[in-house]
Parts: sequence; C-alpha cells; structure tokens
Amino acid sequence: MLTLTVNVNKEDIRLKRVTLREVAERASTSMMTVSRVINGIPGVSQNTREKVLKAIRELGYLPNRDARSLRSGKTGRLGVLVFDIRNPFYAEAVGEIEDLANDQGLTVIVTDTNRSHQKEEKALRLLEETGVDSVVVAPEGYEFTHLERSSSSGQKVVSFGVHFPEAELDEVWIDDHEGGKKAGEHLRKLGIGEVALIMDNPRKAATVGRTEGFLEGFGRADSARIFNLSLDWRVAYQTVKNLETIPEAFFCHNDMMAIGVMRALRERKVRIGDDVLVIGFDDVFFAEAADLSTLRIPIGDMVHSTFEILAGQKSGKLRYVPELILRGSA
Amino acid sequence: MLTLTVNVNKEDIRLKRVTLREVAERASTSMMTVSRVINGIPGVSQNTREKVLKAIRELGYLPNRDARSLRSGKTGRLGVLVFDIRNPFYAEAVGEIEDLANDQGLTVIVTDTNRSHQKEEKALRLLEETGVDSVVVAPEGYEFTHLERSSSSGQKVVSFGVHFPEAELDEVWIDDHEGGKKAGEHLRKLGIGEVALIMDNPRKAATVGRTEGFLEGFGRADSARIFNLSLDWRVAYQTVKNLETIPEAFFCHNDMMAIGVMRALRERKVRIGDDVLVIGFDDVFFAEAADLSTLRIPIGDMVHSTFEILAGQKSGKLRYVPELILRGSA
DNA sequence: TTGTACGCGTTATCAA
DNA sequence: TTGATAACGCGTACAA
Repeated sequence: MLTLTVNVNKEDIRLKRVTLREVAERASTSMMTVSRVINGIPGVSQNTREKVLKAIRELGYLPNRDARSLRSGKTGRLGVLVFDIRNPFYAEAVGEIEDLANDQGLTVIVTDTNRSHQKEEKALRLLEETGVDSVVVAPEGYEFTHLERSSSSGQKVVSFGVHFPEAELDEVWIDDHEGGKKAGEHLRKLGIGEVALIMDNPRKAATVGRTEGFLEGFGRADSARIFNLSLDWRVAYQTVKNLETIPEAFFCHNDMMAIGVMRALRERKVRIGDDVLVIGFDDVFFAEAADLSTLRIPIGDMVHSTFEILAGQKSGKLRYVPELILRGSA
Repeated sequence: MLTLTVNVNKEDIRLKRVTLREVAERASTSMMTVSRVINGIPGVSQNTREKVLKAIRELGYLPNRDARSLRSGKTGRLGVLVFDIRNPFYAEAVGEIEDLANDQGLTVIVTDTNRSHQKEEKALRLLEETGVDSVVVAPEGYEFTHLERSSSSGQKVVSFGVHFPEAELDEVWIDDHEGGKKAGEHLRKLGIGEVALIMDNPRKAATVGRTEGFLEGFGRADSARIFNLSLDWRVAYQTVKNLETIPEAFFCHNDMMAIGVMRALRERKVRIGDDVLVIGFDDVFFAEAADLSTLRIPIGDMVHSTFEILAGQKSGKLRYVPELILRGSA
C-alpha cells in the first residue's frame, strides 16, 4: 500500500488573497493607514510608511479591485467594442488603445461585435452591467440610438470611426467623403474612363460617404459601376472573377476587399498597376506588403484623441481626413 | 436675455444605478427574494416572482457585478494575453475566444503583450490584481516561470499555442515539429535542392520545433540557409531583397513573414510557385487571398479545447498538428 | 415561502 | 499623524 505524504503548510493552503486587514496587523497599524500608503495619500509618517511597505512586500499583497470599485464607484476599466477584430484595421486600433490604457493602469475589456448590430447592442448592455468607466465603440454604423441611450444613461461613450452628425455623442471620426474624393480625383487625373466601386452595405454612412466622395472627385458618375457587397474579401474576389468586362480601375471599401479584388485580377491575367488600377481604404499593415495604394487612416492619432476625450480634455466631434498613399497598384 | 428651462426630474439626475434594495422596495418584498428571482433560485411563489420581474423591468435594474464578485469570489471574467494582437493569427484566436466566452456570459479582458516578455509578466500580474476566474495566455514562448508561479498561486492558467514540456501547466499546443516536417517533406518530394528558412528568434521553442522538423522532413540540412530574424514582415522583406542568390524555396515562420518574402520576390521578378516556392505557417485569412501555401493551425478546435480545460472537463497538454494547405505558391 | 443580519475588502468621514 | 466606524451592493446562514 502506498502512503502519500503531502506537505501542506500555511502558504500552500491559502486560497483567499491577502487583505488589507492582514497587512495592517503585520505592520501593527490600522487598515486606514495601509490604504493611505497604497494610494499615496499624504499624511503618513516616513516610519510607518516603511513598515507598511515592508509588510506588503512580505505578504505579497495585491489590492482587490472589486472591493475598491464597489466602494469608490470608479472601476478602472475601459470597455472597447469593435466591429470586427479579425479585420487588421480594428486589431490595430485595439492594440493602440491597449498601449495607452495600460500606461494609465486601466484594464481593457474587449468585445468583438462580429459585424452584427444585434451583438453590438447586447455587448453594450453587458458592458454597462459589468461596469466600466467609459466605453469606446467602433460601431457598425447606421444606427446609433443604442449609443445615445447608453450615453444619456450616464455611461461615458465615444464613437470611433463612424460619423453620426445628428447623434449627441462624442466622436473621433473618419471623413469618408474626403477620402473617397481623393481616390476619385487621383483616378480622374490619371485619365481613367470606367471604374468599379466595390463597396459595403449602402445603408452605412461610411459607404455613402466613400461612394459619393469618390463620384464627386471622379466626376463621371455614369461610367462608374457600383457593387454593394457584404464586407468579405471572398465575395469581392468572386464578384471580380465573374465580371464580364474588367474596368480600368477599382476603388474598394477597404483593404481586405481590395486584396480579394487583386487576387481575382491576377488570376484573370491582367497586370495590376498597369492594365488595371486598384485603390483600397484603411492602410492596414499588409497593404504595404501587397503594394496596394490606399487611403491611410491615422489610427494612432485617433486613439490619442479618444483618450483626450475620455480624460475630459476635449469633446465633441473630432474629424480625421484619410491620406492617399500611392503604391504600385495605382 | 435668454432663459433656459431645464427639465430635471428624478430619472434625469439619477447618478447611481438602481440597486437590489430599490427593486425590493418597489416590489414590496425583501432583497433576498429579489436575489432569488434574479439567480433563478427556487422557492419563490409565482405571484411574487412576477411582481419582482415587473419592478426590475420598470426600474431598469442591472446587477452590480463588482458586489457580486466581492461576495461570491467568482468574477465572471476571463483574462486573455496575446503575443501580438496585430498578427491576424492572434486576432482570430481572440475572436474565437470571445464567441465562446460570450455564450457563457463571461467578460473578456484582453491584453496585447506586444511581443515583449516583460509586458507579458506585467500584464499577468495586473490580471491577478484585477481578478479573473481564469486566464488564457498565448505566450512569447521561451520562459514560463511566470506562468507556473501564477498557476501555483491559485490562478487557473492555460497556455495557448506554445509547448513547454517541463512546465506544470495545462496547454493547448501546436506541434511545430510536425508542421515543419510536413513542409520539409513536401519540398523534398518536389525535388527542391536549396532552401532558405525565414525564422523567428531561435530561443523560442516554436522556432526550434519548426526548424528542426523542417530539416528532418527535408533531409539535406546542409543545403538549407537559416535566417533568424525578428518577427516582422518588413525585416523578412529586406532580407530577401538583399539576398545575393535566390534559393529554390522558402519556408517561413509565419504567414506575415511569408507575405514579406513574396513581395520581395515579386520585385526581384521571380515567379512565385514557378521559379521559387514559398510556404508559410498559420493560415491566416489573407494566406488564401495571397495564394500562399501554408500550415493551417486549427484555431477553432484549439479554442474549444481551451474552454473544456477551463470547464474542468479536460486537463494536461493537448496537442494539435498543423495541416499542410497547398496553394499556388508551393 | 419569505425576511433579517452579517460579511466580502475597500475607502470616506470624522474624531482623537 | 492615526484609527474606529460606516458604508458600497450583493449573497448566504439562519430564523420565522
């Protein structure tokens, strides 16, 4: 028969975390004094401060954030809702947000709303229940009543990317119209005759902005074929595969769709940047790798502004204009 | 002179959220009964249950998760640490994790450790302080003492992707050796003579596994040039740009680097899939768009297993073997 | 079937 | 400079 000897000492069986009370006991002082030391509140003698710090170190004390939140009303959490985490544009935004948030000791709760409006609403509600100091939402972009409701119910909300002129919301938005216009003007100057627009859902403000902006810059709306597809590079790919005649240029709603378009064009043996031009939108990291001309969105600056809004240093609707980045594809 | 009349009624000035107590008062019952209704605990008459639900609806009551966590010890939060959120492989993993977590009503706290080991340690500690029921970490991959420490201090930890044979940790890991071997065998069968390996830091287990596996499958280690670069497609791009002679094939540590390699090759006017073959690793979404052969990692299955481990249905080290996906590039 | 009272770990108030 | 005490909102014994 086998006998097991298990060495269980106090350290091993500790299930609960060290609390303020225990630190206070060890430092032979009160909880309040320990709390003061932790939060850097003045009015503690150098002597006791050191005793407390020593006890904290020895016990490996970590403050309980839930208790702190419950008491103070501040959560130290930032909620982030993104439309599609798999799209590198949003992944980049999340990365930037994290950088700044971590600098401030904020915990970031990320939710991918998965291109679903319904999930966006649900996630926003869950975030309210969870409790966050503020929420940054990169929304789907044609409905905003849920954002206004949340905002007016006391939740600090910043909309990221989309422009809702009528909404009473702080925004850091992208001027899609200007972006589209830049693309249109560029192609017009190159003397392009016929063009195809590979766009997203026409209900969305971004789609309308990019489309109308492009047509304004391009000039000849009648020689533009407009395709409103779902936001999926595969669909864009198939659409171009099936095209009877290939236009002289493509303007795509985002870089992912542009990549799909380029693949289809390559398979159809037309030379990109030569026989046919392609322009994307976003300037995600692989646009450069793919030599794709595109409209760069200054994500870093936008995130920076977002945090200024959250800090109360700015408010209102902050506009950012995309920059046309020319590469081999156009 | 302008006079503003502001309509401020009770609803408008409410700063604090509705509490259990208020619901109880409204339903003229006790907090306990309300709590029972919310948590679906039996022993409440149909009559009072309905009164309570009505009050909840009317007041728009949301339970306070912090108070609940404080009291119950369960946080309802899942921590996720990823090595590089900008890499679509990890973005995809985060997306999958979110899907499953949201189904269970879990809140996901995501941290991008930004390819920094130091940040990985720091973030893990912050997560412990924040309080999470469990944490899934896709680690950098050559140090794991911080994971073991966290795990042995009572935190439920699952390592995602990397294999630490000696670590006392639950893992869902990728068999890099087998993956590399498949790539090597494929190129050997195609009669490839000279090959270049565009790899990550050789200190990492993944790098060692992929490299050695490849060489085993390929056979002729002496005709393989190995480049250990930083994990950045630009560096891979530049490396191939500067190559004096171009080998017959490239095996790349991941798809992002493969994209950089392909771009360099295209600029050097060699035909991919013809003059030179390229194989990546991960099968991120744009690998298909780029017609890149690669080793597919079954992220969905892996995430599924991860949740089974978290639920206590499985434990130990779960191995996943990458699948060779052949496309135009090889 | 329902209610009372206490405690989770912290911070705010006030008194010493 | 310090400490006792009372909340924050909820769940759990236990009593009714």
